[in-house]
Amino acid sequence: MSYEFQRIEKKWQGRWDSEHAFAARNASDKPKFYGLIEFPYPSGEGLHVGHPRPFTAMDIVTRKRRMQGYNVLFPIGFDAFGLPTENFAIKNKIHPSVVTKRNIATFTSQLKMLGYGFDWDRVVDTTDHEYYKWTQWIFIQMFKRGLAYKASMPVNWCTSCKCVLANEEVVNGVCERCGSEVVRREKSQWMLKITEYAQRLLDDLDTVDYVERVKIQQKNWIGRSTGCEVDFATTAGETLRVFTTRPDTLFGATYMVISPEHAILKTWETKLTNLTEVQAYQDASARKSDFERTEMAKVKSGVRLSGVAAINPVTGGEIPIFISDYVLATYGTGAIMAVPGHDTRDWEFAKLFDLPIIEVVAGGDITQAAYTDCDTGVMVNSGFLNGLTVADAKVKIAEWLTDKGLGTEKVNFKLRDWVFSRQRYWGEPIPIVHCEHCGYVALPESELPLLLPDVEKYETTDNGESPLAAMTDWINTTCPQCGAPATRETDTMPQWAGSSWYFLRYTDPKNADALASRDALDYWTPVDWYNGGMEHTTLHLLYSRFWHKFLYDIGVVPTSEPYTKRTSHAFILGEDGQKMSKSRGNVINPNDTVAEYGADTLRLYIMFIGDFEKEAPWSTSSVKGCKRFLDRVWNLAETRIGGGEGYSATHEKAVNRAIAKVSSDIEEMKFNTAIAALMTLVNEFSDSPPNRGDIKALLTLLSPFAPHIADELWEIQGFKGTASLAPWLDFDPSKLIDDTITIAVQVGGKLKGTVTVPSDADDEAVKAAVFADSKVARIVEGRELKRVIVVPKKLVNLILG
RNA sequence: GCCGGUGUGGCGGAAUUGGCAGACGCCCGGGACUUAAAAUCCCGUGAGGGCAACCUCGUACCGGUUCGACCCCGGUCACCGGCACCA
Repeated sequence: MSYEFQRIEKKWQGRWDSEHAFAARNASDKPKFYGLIEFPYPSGEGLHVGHPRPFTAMDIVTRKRRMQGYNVLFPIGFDAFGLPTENFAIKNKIHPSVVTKRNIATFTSQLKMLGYGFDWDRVVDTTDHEYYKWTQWIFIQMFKRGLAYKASMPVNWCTSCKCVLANEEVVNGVCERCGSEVVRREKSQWMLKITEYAQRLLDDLDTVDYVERVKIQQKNWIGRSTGCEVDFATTAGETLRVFTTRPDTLFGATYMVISPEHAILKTWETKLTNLTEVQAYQDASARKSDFERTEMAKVKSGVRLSGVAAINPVTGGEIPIFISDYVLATYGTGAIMAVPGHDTRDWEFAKLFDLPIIEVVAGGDITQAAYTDCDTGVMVNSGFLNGLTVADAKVKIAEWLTDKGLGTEKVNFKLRDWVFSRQRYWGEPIPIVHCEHCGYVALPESELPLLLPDVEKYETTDNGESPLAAMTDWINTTCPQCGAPATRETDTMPQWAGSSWYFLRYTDPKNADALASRDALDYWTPVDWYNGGMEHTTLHLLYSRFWHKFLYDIGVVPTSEPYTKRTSHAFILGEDGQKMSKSRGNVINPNDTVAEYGADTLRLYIMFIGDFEKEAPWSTSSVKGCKRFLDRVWNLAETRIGGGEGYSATHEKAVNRAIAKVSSDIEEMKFNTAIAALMTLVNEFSDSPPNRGDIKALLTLLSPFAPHIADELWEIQGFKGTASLAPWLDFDPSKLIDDTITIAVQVGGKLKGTVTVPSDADDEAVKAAVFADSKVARIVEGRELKRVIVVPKKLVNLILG
């Protein structure tokens, strides 16, 4: 019999809603648990089948915590600023806020349709001015402390979106959103000084419980390297400073390379005898997009500076200087000492320009390739470093450089400051005005929120200015400091702004005086468990850690890390094993699955599909298996079973085993095996009818996974309260032990059969049972028994001669 | 190139971390019920061989350690994700 999921699911969703069944309390005697999912971007397409995987996972975890007696905060909100909405608005001539409201309504009904135990009283919307008031407030605090600054710099410019992108938004040289070409363009931008937090963002990874691959990815992204800055004298008079992680190889530095953007080139204009050639190379580099620069990476190019040379500080020899775009202006000092013997790139370049290659660490064959993996090598051709190991040479040369005033030890990071301006309409206005006398001035906090004005057109202007730039009456204002005429900043913030602190707002979402009260923050933060996608590891996750540390530094939040624990899910693929996409036509709409099988089935299937951390293809026929399982549960409990609420003697062990398995599997996010354990239990119940207590246990364990059917059957059975809020179960370890156990019997490591012995049998008794077995007797007969290995409760291995 | 991960039946995936490989589910085959079908229930289902009890092989590939290896070690291949001239 198929159960009436439509009626049941609607009934319970209505009841949970009207009773605010899962609302969190800001004060409670219970221990708190704050479970968080990444709030969705409310796109026009509605909920994607990718959403329910992490949502259901955390719903299961938080439902279990609630049943375990925690005061649980499991909130939901919408990250609603952003390009797709704006593009839709432009195309359809509808205000983005209208589009956003509509999309949020769709998402809300879909999320409710799936039965999530969110606290619907705490919904946050990043485009609500009561919310973005505080996003702006945080920006002003950063500005006041010098962490937000304006800089003219080459930025990534999307030719289609007509918009500046953060480095993180450029993927393989194209725009992450639209796939169009990204070129480099000089522009004045608001920047956030995330680099000032680089070391702390790295160090504090040791204090949090993140899955290892997230930590590794963040570490790589931050990219700390230690080395020295070394000053090279030049024949022109100026010194040229380089950064190197291999100061030990200084004797092997046979030339230098500076980036085409290096400032010293301007100084040397009169001294260069091949200035036109140099400038031609500079121009060519400037015109290249990042994509072209990386595409051409395989082939080195460059120009030797004529008329100027550098002096190697240890050898005293003159070495040539080149410009080449394989040296980046934005890392280190924008200049390097080239050691072709021990650096692959330098080796290639030296071969191309026929430059000397000197071996300074013995062990490789530098005529064939650069010898880079040489930590164990010994220094040669290196004067006072000869005979030292690489490690010792690094120490000695650093001392020598410091002593001579030629260099210092230095740490560099790959992490760059965060480009925080977008030339777009649908984002938080940056609350800054520009005054001719005072420069950039922050709005007084009393003037927040700075509302996004209504404009006629949402398109970026042709010269790449925000649509706000056309609003002269909005732009023109007075300086809050001196009262002189001033103009507003017309750029808006990137989408990452609102999502960098939303989890704080959930603790106190309606507070008008602060982003959240200190009491609420003290009580709820840090987030105990945050699950999200790997794709946010180097963007959202790092940004929000940065903002949180800043807020901690200015005394707003009580902890320096926002999230205690971070786990990550993988995507669900289409039935064809490919990534789901509209163009492939393999997208599964959760609405369809819910309509046909019900929300409980969808939840169950999505968790049963496979390892939570691995991608798994959708399978419509497997969905049916989960529906069948729920039908069988229904059939077991659709009429009230009489009797007491203890477990039956028949099922006592099975029930205890299921409690143990489901409890631990949820903690480890092994939802697939937890569900398998529930299926096994139901199979046993089908073989031999369960009593009232057995059913109660089943419904309790099922409740986090399939809450609607669990609550309905709970009510039919007349148990107290609801399954959703029933106490979680403990198991009795003594009930997990069987009276007899099956021991595997191996001969020479190969399985030959099994014997059954009492579970408390000692080794001798087990051996006796093995030798009493007729089959074993037959095999062993007439052969010498050399050794018997007994693994308690597992197996016996007989080694024959 | 560098960093991380994965490789197990026809399919999704299990395996208490060195101890009975394939739990659970899907698909498929057979049977019951039905006028029939669907649904449901029962049986079977890694491959090969044998009438049978049973035997042999089997966790990407090659080798090693071990009484015993999906698991540990060395090497190879394939796929996925991230970074990508970061000096």
